[in-house]
Amino acid sequence: MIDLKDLRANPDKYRLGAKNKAMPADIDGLLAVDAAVRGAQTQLQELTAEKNRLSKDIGPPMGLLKKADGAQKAELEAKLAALKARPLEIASQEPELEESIRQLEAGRLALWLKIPQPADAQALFGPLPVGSDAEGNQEIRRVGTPAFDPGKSFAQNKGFTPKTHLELIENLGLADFQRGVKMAGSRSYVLTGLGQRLHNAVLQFAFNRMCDRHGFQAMSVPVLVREELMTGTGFFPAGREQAYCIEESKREDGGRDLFLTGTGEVGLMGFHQDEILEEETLPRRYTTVSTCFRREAGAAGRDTAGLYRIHQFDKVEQIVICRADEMESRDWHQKMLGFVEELLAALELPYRLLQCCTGDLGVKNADMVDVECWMPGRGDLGKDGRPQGAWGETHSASRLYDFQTRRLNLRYRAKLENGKTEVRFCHSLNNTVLASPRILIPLLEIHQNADGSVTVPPALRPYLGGLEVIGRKS
RNA sequence: GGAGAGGUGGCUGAGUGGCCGAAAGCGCCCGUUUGCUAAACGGGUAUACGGCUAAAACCGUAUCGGGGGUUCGAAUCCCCCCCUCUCCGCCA
Repeated sequence: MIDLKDLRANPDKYRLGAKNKAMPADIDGLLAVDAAVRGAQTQLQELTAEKNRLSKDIGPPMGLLKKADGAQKAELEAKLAALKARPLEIASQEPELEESIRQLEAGRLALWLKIPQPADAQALFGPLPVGSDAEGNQEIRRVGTPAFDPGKSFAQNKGFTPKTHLELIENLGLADFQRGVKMAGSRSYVLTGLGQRLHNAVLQFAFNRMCDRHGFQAMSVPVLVREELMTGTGFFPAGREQAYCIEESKREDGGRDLFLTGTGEVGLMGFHQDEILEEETLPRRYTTVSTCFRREAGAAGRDTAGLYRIHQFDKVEQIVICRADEMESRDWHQKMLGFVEELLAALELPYRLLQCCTGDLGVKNADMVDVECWMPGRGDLGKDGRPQGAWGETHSASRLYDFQTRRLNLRYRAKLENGKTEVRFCHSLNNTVLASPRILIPLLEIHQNADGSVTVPPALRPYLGGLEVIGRKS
């Protein structure tokens, strides 16, 4: 949610911001409704103030009336009636004004929630490119591993033609798609045997790393949450179509609808909703591993095979809540991305960094950097009828200023230089640490061997009972 | 599921119709004094929105779990909802 005061002062900033993000935003409509809301509020407040003022004079004669009798009583009653006349008149006018304010405010909120956070001009890696969609994203750098140079083909790197993760999974018995679909419909799967163990291993590895090396607090989160939290974290209203809804309100005993979260970010950020944190307790660094649910609406037909685009997966997520300091916030963005780069190096996966353009940022981000891993079994088919390999998104690091905390009403008490304190909205950031099973795609494809086996990166072996190779009898 | 109790400021806790945005204590901040790793004393210490401002000060409105009602006026009376706790039952 953007700052309305700032919108009033700098409407053009938000007009341009929405235009660059290619999002509809009715700035003029919002400003008009906002002016109407404030006008009506002022009118009501002035009336109420008058009523309150006059009401103070009624108390004393009311006290006298209780003791009075006869002519004195009649006199007091007449006096009180006169005193009450104007307050009564005002009280009769208030409900109508209140109702119109309610309606105006509802209209204002609906428009308000749709105004996107303008993208920063200066992003993590230089100027933030303006573009309408992911096509406009800019590659920052490619990072290989000692064993794999992403500048060369898989065959050049390893001397044989790679299998796709689907082929590897089938040969090695790591997942069962047919039965997954039987039970839960398209885009469903069951990890089996070492597939599930590898999945658990890589999640645990990533989670432990965030806690042990980077000082993040381990958390569990609810994945079934109320609508306010989906709105508060910025996923609604725009992303409503992407979330599964549990329609408890439709039951006979009429509960409240709940939504399955698409990321642990929702629960981690919601933890401090409506709180005022003490400045010395910041930054808050939280990590969780949670199951994520996504409808993938609008993705019909895309990435239908394999583990790439699925309705349910698990993700280790990191979030940071820090002071409202742009430099500190930018610094965390860099650090959080660094944690991922270290992790991918440990997993020996080649990746590249993408500076996302305005059109790819989503409603809440001021800056976003994606990480893509090289997936040899992905992409267009070559002359030999085999996939040529492609980059596939595995991580996304976002910086949000106070857009999210404003909606969550998440603030902190800032100590000012003059000794006073001021309550401010925190800044928030989030980044994937690791999402699986998607990460299994590059993990299997990159580390596959010519004989169809897959070497387990040494970092993961402790989580697999020391297993070094999947699919080769030792 | 049954029975009962309760939700007041950062915390504890008073307050049953106007003098209550709210006593008192604790905590925190500032100052004074005595001095030594602290005590005493004095003062200050919620949030949001709106108005007026260059910005403050200031003024107004709202907020005592949430919503509605009664009233000229509600922390206080009435109704509905939410949440917490205790005991019993049931179950992981």
